[in-house]
Amino acid sequence: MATINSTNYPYSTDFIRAIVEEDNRSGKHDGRVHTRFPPEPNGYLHIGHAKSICLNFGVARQYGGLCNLRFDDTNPCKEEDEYVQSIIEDVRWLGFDWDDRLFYASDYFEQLYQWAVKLIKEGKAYVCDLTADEVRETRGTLTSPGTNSPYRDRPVEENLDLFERMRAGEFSDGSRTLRAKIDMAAANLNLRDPVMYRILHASHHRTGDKWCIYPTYDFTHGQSDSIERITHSLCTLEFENHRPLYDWYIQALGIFPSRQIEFARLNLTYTMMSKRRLLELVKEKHVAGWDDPRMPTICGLRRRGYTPEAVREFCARIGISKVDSTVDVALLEHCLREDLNRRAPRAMGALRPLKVVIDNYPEDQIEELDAINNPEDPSAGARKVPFSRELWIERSDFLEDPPKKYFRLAPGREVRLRYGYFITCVDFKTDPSTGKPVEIRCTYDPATRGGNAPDGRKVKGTIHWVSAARAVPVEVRLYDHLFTKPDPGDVAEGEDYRSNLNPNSLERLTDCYVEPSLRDAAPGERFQFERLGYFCVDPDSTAERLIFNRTVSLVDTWAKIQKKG
RNA sequence: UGGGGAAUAGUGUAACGGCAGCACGAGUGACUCUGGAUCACUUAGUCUAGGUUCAAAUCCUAGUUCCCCAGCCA
Repeated sequence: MATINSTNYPYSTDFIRAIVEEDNRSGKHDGRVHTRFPPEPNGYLHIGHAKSICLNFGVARQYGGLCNLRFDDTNPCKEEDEYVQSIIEDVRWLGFDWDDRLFYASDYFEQLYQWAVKLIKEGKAYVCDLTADEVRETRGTLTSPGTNSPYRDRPVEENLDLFERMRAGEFSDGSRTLRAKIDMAAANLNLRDPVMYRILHASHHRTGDKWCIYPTYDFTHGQSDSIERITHSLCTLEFENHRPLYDWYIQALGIFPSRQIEFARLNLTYTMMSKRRLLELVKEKHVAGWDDPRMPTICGLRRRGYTPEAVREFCARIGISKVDSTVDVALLEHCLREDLNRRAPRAMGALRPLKVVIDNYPEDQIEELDAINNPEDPSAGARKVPFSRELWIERSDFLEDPPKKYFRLAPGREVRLRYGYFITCVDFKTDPSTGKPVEIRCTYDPATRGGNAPDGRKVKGTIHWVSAARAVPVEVRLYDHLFTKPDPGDVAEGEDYRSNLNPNSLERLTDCYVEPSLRDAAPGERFQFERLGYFCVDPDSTAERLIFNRTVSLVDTWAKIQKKG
């Protein structure tokens, strides 16, 4: 049952691929596989959409089929071209392509209108003068049937005339609708004479003011799939109840039947995924924007430093099923580290710098030492890093009174400076007001140049460093989960997800130093800062001042040891 | 109290009447010029109760729990 997915790892086939394979075997569509990704352009794409994108484009690719990009733009009040553009950019960034098959449901408005007329003529649709409130009242409840609209049995000619005049703009918003004549007593509420058209005197992002009546999503989606001859229409679980309605329209119209298959949407721990709430986070300025690196949006992940490969690998690993589930965000981070470990060049930087002076190193000397760019990738080559008498190291790499198992610098201790020398701490100065160390005095062993001792002696610790003489001052932004709880919606009575916002999700460090090889790094470039994590250059950077986002930290075994006490 | 779905280690996902497996997480150890990476080992599961069968996660019956649906949103 193993198949090869887009990233060439074997995974077992999910239930949707099993259906596609069965259809191919039986010759249902002569082996043709055609899917589509159908976003509404009313917001930015997030990691949940990535799951759907990878599924739809992935299935098509895997079985030699096609996948369309189609905007389901049936609600002019919420949709904007800005969203269209961002969605196009994000799907491309994820690595998928739709050739010339970029469609819009609004392309089908005229056809949809003609189909509505056809249903009216066949007595299967009617113009209803009930208000929205009245429709609600007559719909019944979950347990009791609805009642027929008094306009249900309007003569065909009258319906035709009224519908035409709806289109012509003779009536005000909400004054009438076109409804399908199905069954007001149906147990499935979607079948209780659902609205097909509503009057909306609103400009549409593509059709402008051409229309003042708009088809509902339910009267559009299935037919759009049909027009595009989609074989497998993949969507999320909440549309399962709508499938009978789509099938009703398809059958009444006698058009190509796409098969809809529903799967569970993605939930992630410590993450909010609903578009509405993401919009709130942006509007209420809990984050800096849709592309804030803490957002689960595709543009947020991109700015954070995620790679499309990591996102695709994640989507391949979580699988597809119908079970409501919440994936551990640690899996996403694992996929990220796995990818970045392979490809990110290494560099050194001190985020919380502490001065080290090497007493026996010549005052004005600067040496160029050899450093490997990526131990996982020999083709990445090597670089020179300058070494001098004064250095910056990480504040956490020195402890005046080290606990057991602490391998780093401490009074009298010898450690290795990565690719540099062995140094021994001989003294340190503290800030009299805080008692914290501000300067470490060391001696170095000239024989250990490059990091090896000719006498074969070992040191337990290796720490990173930057030459103070050549350091580039930069800003670094550290990120943590946006929410403090695995389930952000887990709140006390009267509170909402906002009370679970993590006040420490962003930490800005403005006095960091990195090695000079990073001076000309471009926005979007990714690096591993040794022993610290993966970082990428933020687009807010200027020629004078680089800003790095921490994409994800390295696995920190020492932190775990400390935590256990 | 209606209809539609779903229940497998902490999490996600396989097994489609024939040895419950994989991944993440967690833990232990090895190795290491990143306390990174890598490697080895360990941990831990079929919602419940009956039934059919040589054999049940899988089939049957009854129950339990969870999710979705009462927009002129998608």
